[in-house]
Amino acid sequence: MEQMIQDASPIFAGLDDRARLAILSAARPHVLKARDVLAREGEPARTFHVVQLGHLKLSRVSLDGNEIVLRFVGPGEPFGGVVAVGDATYPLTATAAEPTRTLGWSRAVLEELMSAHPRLRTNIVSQISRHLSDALTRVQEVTSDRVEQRVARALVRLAAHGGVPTPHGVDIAHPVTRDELAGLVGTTLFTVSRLLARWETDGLIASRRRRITVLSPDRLAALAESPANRS
Amino acid sequence: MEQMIQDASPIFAGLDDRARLAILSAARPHVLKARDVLAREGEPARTFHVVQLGHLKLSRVSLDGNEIVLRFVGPGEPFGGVVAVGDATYPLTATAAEPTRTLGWSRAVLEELMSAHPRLRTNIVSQISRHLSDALTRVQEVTSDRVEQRVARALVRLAAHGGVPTPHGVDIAHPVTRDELAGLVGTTLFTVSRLLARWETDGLIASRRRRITVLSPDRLAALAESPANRS
DNA sequence: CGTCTCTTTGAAACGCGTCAATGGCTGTGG
DNA sequence: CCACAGCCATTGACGCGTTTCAAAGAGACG
Repeated sequence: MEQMIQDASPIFAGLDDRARLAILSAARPHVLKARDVLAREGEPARTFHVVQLGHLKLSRVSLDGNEIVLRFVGPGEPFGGVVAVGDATYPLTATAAEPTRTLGWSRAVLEELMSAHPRLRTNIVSQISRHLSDALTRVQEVTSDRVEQRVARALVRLAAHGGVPTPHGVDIAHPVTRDELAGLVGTTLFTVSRLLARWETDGLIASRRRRITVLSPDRLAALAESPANRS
Repeated sequence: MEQMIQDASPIFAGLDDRARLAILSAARPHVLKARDVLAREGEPARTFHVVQLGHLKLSRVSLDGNEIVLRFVGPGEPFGGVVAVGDATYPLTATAAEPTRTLGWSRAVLEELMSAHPRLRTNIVSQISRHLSDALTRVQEVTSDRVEQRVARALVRLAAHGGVPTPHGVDIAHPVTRDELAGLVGTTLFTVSRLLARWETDGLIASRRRRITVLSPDRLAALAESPANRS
């Protein structure tokens, strides 16, 4: 049953069951507690991972301690595609946002698997390319949108990407602090706190400590496109 | 002689002369006037290019007309690596910053060449991966550095990457407007103009219309690391 | 039950965008 | 060859969104 999760991974697109099985059986599982670091930016990239359970937070930390969050990686999603490229080091740091399990392939094993299943290489490279495009979009948004729009958009995306539907709205699947949300859009935790407070009184979202539920994705999406007419 | 330029291209790393010749002879030249558009963001990616002469400006334009510049591509450098990945569309727009010549390979031809010379594929993918890493750095810088630092860093990079040494300093190799510089670091042409004016009186740079010479890369680099102590 | 992490809220300062108006190159056409 | 028309650059004043700093409250975990 649990295997279903990995079968849905973009990494396995276009591969038949036999290939998937061969690839999966070559993996070594990794178990992480919340806040465990799976890989550190700049470190030699040795292992390619696919998340089985839980979430990884991908981030970069600058010298002055400022952390920017790039994205969260959930079940079925890969991390460490650079291993396939032959590049030497991870471009960012991966931390478990909650208790997390991954499947890992060493560089040598992965190389062998990619030779046997060329489509696997294609899929991984394709992911890298998509993330490049995403990063470009991020640069564009950070430089041309206001903080309010960016926070709204971040929430919409977090809800859409791995959100858990509930009777009232969509729960964001993993714990997120105000601070992380700030790092995700390039602002401070104070500004995020103020925005969320306002949106909560307006009924757009509900939030508990480290948990956020999006009640009205539509109205949030509207905010993401044009700043609020301050009421 | 001119072939030397392409021989130095990262695309040809690890390929012998025979392979290079085979690849080069399959190319079709493209000639662009200043401001000609080679490829548009979102357009189906059909052709992979290597610049022979001149410079391409890679940018994205948002709906409201705001342009962000990602980088400039000079002689020997590739554009359109996504063609190798099989992705459908260009992630950004390429415009000739000045009269420019490129060599182009169609998707089909490139696919064939990459099969014959696997190292070619590796090289292209490796470039994509490097650009991803660069883009992540950009995201980080835009969200945590001040405008002054970013402009200074942009100048240092433009000078280092394809700058032309002169008796007094380093000329930036291609025409850059204040507006483009603004798009490169995510600010307005006004702020850029003010900063350049100040740096010019301080003797850090010299500038003519659309041309900038970096006189003191060191002092600029210092500004990039910590904001100026306003004098 | 205490400690640590996460969150809230206020007040003040400031960087930078925005708007407006002017001035200087450049190359194109009469 | 000169003059006009664009394009590019400069400079000032103003306002606003955000950051910064400070202080205190609330939830979670051992």
